[in-house]
Amino acid sequence: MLWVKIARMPELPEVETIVRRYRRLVVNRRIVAFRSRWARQVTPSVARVKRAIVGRTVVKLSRRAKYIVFHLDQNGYLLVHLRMSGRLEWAADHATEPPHVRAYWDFNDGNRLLFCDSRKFGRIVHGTDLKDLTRNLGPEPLERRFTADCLARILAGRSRQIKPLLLDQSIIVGLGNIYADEALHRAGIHPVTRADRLNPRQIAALHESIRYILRKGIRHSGTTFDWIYPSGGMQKHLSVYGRTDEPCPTCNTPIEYLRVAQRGTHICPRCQPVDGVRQRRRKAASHTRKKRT
DNA sequence: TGAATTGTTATCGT
DNA sequence: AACGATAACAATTC
Repeated sequence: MLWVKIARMPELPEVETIVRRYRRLVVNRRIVAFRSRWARQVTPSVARVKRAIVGRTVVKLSRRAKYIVFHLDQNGYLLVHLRMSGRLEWAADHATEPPHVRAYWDFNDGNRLLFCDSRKFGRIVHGTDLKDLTRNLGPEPLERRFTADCLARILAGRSRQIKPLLLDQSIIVGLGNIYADEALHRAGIHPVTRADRLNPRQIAALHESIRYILRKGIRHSGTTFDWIYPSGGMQKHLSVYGRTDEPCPTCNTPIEYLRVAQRGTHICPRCQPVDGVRQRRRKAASHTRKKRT
């Protein structure tokens, strides 16, 4: 089902939702045990992470890009990246376990935080220097200081297609395939447009769209990522993602599916023309098109 | 069976 | 050198 498909790709709004949900559960709790059943996902090593975090208290839970960041009272930070299929679960009862548990943390209040990940793409990383751990990450699009001018500077002199640029976490963080498609649709920009060919009006629209769509995602608790606990509602508000052949909410033109830089991509061909110029006189254009075919 | 998914890394070309 | 494009890769599901 589409619903389940959508459920598997936490981007910024989903990670933010998770952080907000788990903050009150783990902050001020002491980690009394850590166990990994998939050593390859733990950096620098299971033994070293165990040594660094067991006995430590979580003093803060935050988000950086798509990472969940555990701030420890000593020994730095623990970062969890869910990648595609990762999930966190919270259990007081350790007898019944959800599927695909790859790692877990036991806290001093008797509760257990479980990291479930059917595809084993997720990562658990410990380090003492948060700056260093996140050195390859670009700016946070929802921070106040991320202005349209910042976006303009990022795009200036870049000849890459705008969509893969938006997905590049070293350029700007938080966007994945869903929200990149949605932001570009809202901004009326075709995903293959060269970044340095966007005019100031388009850059302003893209800046507004990125922030609008990410905030909307957070407001709806993300696009549903957990079909057992269906909290997220953003999937009901998507304009193009996963809606191939369905009518564009803006102009009713069928949504098209194409491949951009190896990624499945959804666009409205009328709202997002390749040349960047929106067509006017919608009815007339529609009439002409029908006549031609 | 192959396509799809994310983000990092390597590699090659300009 | 810096940038960009591309592919491989991790693993699994349908």
